[in-house]
Amino acid sequence: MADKGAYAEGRPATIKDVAARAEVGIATVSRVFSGGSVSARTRERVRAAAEELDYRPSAVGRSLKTQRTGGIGLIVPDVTDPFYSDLMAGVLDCARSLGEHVVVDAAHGDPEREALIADRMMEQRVDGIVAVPMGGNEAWESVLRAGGNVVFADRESPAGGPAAPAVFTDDRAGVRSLVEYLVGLGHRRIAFLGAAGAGEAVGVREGAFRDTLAQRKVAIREDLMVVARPERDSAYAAAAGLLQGGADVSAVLASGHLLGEAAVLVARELDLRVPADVSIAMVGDVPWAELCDPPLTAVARPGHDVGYRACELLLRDRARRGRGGPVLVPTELLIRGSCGPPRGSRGR
Amino acid sequence: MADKGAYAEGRPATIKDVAARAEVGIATVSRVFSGGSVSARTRERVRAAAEELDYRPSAVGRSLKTQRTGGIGLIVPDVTDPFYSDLMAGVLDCARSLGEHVVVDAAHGDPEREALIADRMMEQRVDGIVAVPMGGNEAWESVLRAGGNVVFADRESPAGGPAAPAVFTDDRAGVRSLVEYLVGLGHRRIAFLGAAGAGEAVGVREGAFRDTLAQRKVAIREDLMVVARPERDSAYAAAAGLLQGGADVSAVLASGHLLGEAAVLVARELDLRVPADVSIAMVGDVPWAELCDPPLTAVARPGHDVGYRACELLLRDRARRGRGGPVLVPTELLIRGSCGPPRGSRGR
DNA sequence: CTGAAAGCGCTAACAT
DNA sequence: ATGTTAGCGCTTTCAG
Repeated sequence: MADKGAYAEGRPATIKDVAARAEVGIATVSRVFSGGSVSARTRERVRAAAEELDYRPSAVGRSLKTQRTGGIGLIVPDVTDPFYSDLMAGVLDCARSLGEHVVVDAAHGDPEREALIADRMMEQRVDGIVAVPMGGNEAWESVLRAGGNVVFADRESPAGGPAAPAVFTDDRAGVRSLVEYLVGLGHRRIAFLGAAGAGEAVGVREGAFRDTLAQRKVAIREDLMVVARPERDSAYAAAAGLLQGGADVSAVLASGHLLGEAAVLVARELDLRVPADVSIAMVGDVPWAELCDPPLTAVARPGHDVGYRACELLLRDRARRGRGGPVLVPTELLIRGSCGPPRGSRGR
Repeated sequence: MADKGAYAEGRPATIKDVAARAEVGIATVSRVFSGGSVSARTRERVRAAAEELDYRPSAVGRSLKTQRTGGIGLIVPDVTDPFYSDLMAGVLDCARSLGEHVVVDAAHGDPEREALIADRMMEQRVDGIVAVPMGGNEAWESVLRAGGNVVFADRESPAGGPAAPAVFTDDRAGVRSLVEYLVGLGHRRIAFLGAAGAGEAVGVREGAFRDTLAQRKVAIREDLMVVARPERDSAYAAAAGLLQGGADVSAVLASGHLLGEAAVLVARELDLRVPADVSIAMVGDVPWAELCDPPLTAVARPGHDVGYRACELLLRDRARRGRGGPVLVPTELLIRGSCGPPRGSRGR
């Protein structure tokens, strides 16, 4: 076989191998693959050589030269959570449309781990990071100082730090609409089932809950405000404590899908009929909400949109960032069958 | 301010900037960050300089030199599907423990898109790829030829091609145990609700279904073998067709969680009691299966394990790859409340 | 239109 | 222990 270049199988082909095989300079090969002007004849020769060698231009070589990797980082607490899955899908969709790839990692609610991941992504020289931050901003300040551009998703930028842009759902409005719906149904003894540790996000929901109740002149029952740790067991225990206590609760607003699940399970075990004995509603829609019997009324938080817009903000609107404050994505109240008038009300 | 090196803010600091500021050679800086021998005093000076500059060693520079990126690619059909979410979490866990990062993308069942993604990952020079392949092996052959190492997950290596190692769940055994359970309960008119287009995987399930029935001397009713397209609507229509036709079906085995969902919904709409009027079971466990009323009996397919082991196979056991054939991860039959003896049976 | 050469940030000899 | 230097694969002037 004619030896056009000493390329030997095993290691991926480089631009040099292709150049040698096509008997052109490496600059020409580069032009062929990054769109320079090359004569049709030469271009064909190069393509053929590349094909035979299974050549793929090395993104690392290119990145070193161009100082851009064409990749972004995505940090979520947990990839198996339906909301974050949706968010991830949104980021992926947007990134694809802008020709970037995505490095994903899960921090599992550990600020230290989150910082490590962010650091690593910075070393990777991603063009930007979309993060659902759990930690405070100490870690993120360092990233920001180093010139990293980051957009926070699903949470407001931690106060105090050099604010990064943020995209999140309008949970305040979501909870408000839900509470108003419940109050409108006649409920006065509404329990709030929240989770601790989720940072600011839950504070917002509880705040909106209290505010709306106050606005509607409904007394806030502190004994019906319970907060669980973010684990399944704790959620279950909290729900049990609430519902077992005697039928003083006419409705429960679960501030997350794990809490909602706990409420449904406990109600079923206690043989409480939903919504005849107790109404249940939750923040965060999930696939099983429709499969429940009865289907669960919920405030849908469009994770896909949040992810998409965060990515867009990161990549496309780099210029006008920070302007106009954080991006609020609207939620939607999905009224299904799990809420009704409280027992003993005059009905409708 | 004393001008230790002409570093100017804005662009990320390089090894040179740090070297200048610490007044050492660049090799020394490199040693500090990649574990060479450096005197404690010097090491400290370098650390300090790096800190002030927010220096992070560039992975792209390093990768170019070492020919390893320390990253792997993961290609799934859909990141929002619970099974693939689990699989992803498994890959992430394993990758983390081995110090690699993960580039994720979703192919959405489009072989062309899948090929594009794989190609891009090869350009990225990932150290390997874990893929849930939808396309045939044409695309993958090119990847393999170029020296890429790939492990298939959740599907057998496409026949004919240069086989890559594969890790998947033992669906054959899973379906068999489910069918045997159903037959043991007394069912003779069992419907199979499958989905087309999912490649080999579904074929295996249908095959196991038929084989087990034959083995147990139960006649296979071709009119009860229905196959839907992988969309929600089609699944729903198929389930409706099956259950409406008259109560000739005593149990339905849904070959996937979308199908199971459809079956549950249809049964509810038709006011069929589960399991009194009809038993329902499905392949693939999902969170909502426990929340159903009654909770759904299902064959759990451990996505996390599949992902973890695939990643391990890719990264750790590179040596003994191919030996011993594909890795089978066991499934588990989760008996819950959705299956009972058929109507009109003598009961227990 | 094409080739030669510099250099992106880093590591690994090799020299001191 | 530390500095010098030669590339890794690529893009991009700058000549021709």
